[in-house]
Amino acid sequence: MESKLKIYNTFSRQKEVFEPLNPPFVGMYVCGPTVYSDVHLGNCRTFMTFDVVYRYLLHLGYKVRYVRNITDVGHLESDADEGEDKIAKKARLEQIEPMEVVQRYTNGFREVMHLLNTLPPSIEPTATGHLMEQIAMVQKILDNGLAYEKNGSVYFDVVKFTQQYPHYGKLSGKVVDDLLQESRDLKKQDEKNNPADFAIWMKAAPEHLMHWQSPWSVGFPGWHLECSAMSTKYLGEQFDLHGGGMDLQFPHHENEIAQNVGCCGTAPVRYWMHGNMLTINGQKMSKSLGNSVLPHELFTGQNNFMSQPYSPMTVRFFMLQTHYRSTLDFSDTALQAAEKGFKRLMNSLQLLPQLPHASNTHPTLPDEDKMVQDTCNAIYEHLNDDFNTAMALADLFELSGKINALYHKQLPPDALGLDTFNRLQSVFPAIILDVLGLKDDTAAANNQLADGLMGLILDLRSDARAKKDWATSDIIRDRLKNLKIVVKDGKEGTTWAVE
RNA sequence: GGUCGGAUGGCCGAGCGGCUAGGCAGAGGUCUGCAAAACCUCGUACACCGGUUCGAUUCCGGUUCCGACCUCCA
Repeated sequence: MESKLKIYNTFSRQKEVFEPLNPPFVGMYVCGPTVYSDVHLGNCRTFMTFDVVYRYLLHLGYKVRYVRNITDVGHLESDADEGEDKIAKKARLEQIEPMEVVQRYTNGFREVMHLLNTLPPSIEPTATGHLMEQIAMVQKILDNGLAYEKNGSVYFDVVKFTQQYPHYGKLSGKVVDDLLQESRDLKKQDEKNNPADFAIWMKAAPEHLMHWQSPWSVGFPGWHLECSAMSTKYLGEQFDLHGGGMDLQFPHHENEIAQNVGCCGTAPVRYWMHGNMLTINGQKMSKSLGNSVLPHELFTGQNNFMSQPYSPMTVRFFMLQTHYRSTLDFSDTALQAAEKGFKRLMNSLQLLPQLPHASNTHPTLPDEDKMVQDTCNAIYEHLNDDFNTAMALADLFELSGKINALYHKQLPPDALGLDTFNRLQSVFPAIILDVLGLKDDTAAANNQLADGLMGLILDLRSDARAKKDWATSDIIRDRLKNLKIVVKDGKEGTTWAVE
């Protein structure tokens, strides 16, 4: 029977059957990047995780509105709501307009996302483009008595809020009393009634480059606010899915919930999903630790961690081999292994349309037939089990073996019944291309000229081989090898691939 | 210090109360002019100590180590 999609909900700490509020529509919000510097690989992992979520939901037939914001203001450099805005700081350092910073890194971000073959979101709203909505939300929270103004800044009153909404802290597993009794020596907390309170509007210091007029001061919105305002605007006061990296659970997402409840009285999100961190040498890869590798450094091989370049699709495949809720450690050897495995998968994908057609309705090898059917089912069961892409890939490799065996005549063409054969033809590419978002990104892929030239060369070589002219045949093979093209002789003729 | 999570074969990484993960590397075989590719077979791994159980890598308790969050990060 059809199994149902189950999603691990961070809020309840368990897998839950996914039931959208208004099927077939699904609202999905993912916290996007703060565009003050290049995206690093850890960011990419999160966005790739939710790209697969998005793709799978589409594959299942849902009409998904996928909103992923661009944070271009409000994200402060240091703790205690006191540091400089990250974008403003970058602008000051580089002596350019803040919006130039934003544009530059937004462009870079989109380029990397494109290389990694992630689908663009349905809406990609910016914080600066939604000042009105954010100011309105601040006002509403003030009206509801859950925030207070001090010297032109507005702070969310966590103490008061927790009295009305006992779930504060649940998402991130915090005990409210601990938060309230935070004894750490934070600088300049005097404006806040309580250290746990957080800014939703901040008065701009005179030297601040980014500021807007508001009822309270010329200033800028708090970091958490834009997600609340924009998710509400585009997905409604309550929506289905919200994703982000684990490190956003607290304080970002916890405060997002607080703002929504404080504004609209409703917990905004039905299913909270959090991707785990990427590590390198066992440590979290993060901008602040200075151990991050930029995507293009990985793609070009120009970095201190890897011995060779890795293509965007190799990286994508590598990441999908690990479940999104596990940490993933980046290493050179692991990537090398992934690169080979990925090529294997791509090779089968390429052979699939060339398989001899089975015209028989019934399989001559029922066990093989059943295995293919079972594995196709397993793919969906595994993806339905909280998007277990690692297991789905294992299933795909099982099918890959059958495809190769059929192609190389190690299984007879009529081994599978027609239904099974057709199912294999549709499921295998659909999962790889549509759901996992993988594609052959070698230089020769989809290059008609290369195909034509190689066809010519391999025909000449076949003639030589037919005449047992091994010298000519081997020269062709060796010269191609120097060009990193591998020639594979099989019973069905010769194929080639870029190394 | 508080909270939470993890420790799997040579490497990476799934998973589960008893039955094959998968990829990479390695061994043997089939095929092949040779090579490559492909296919078949193989290693019997689950940090340590107790407990529950007919049976635990999987559940419970403890120990050690590692990591994350608590403060900007996806």
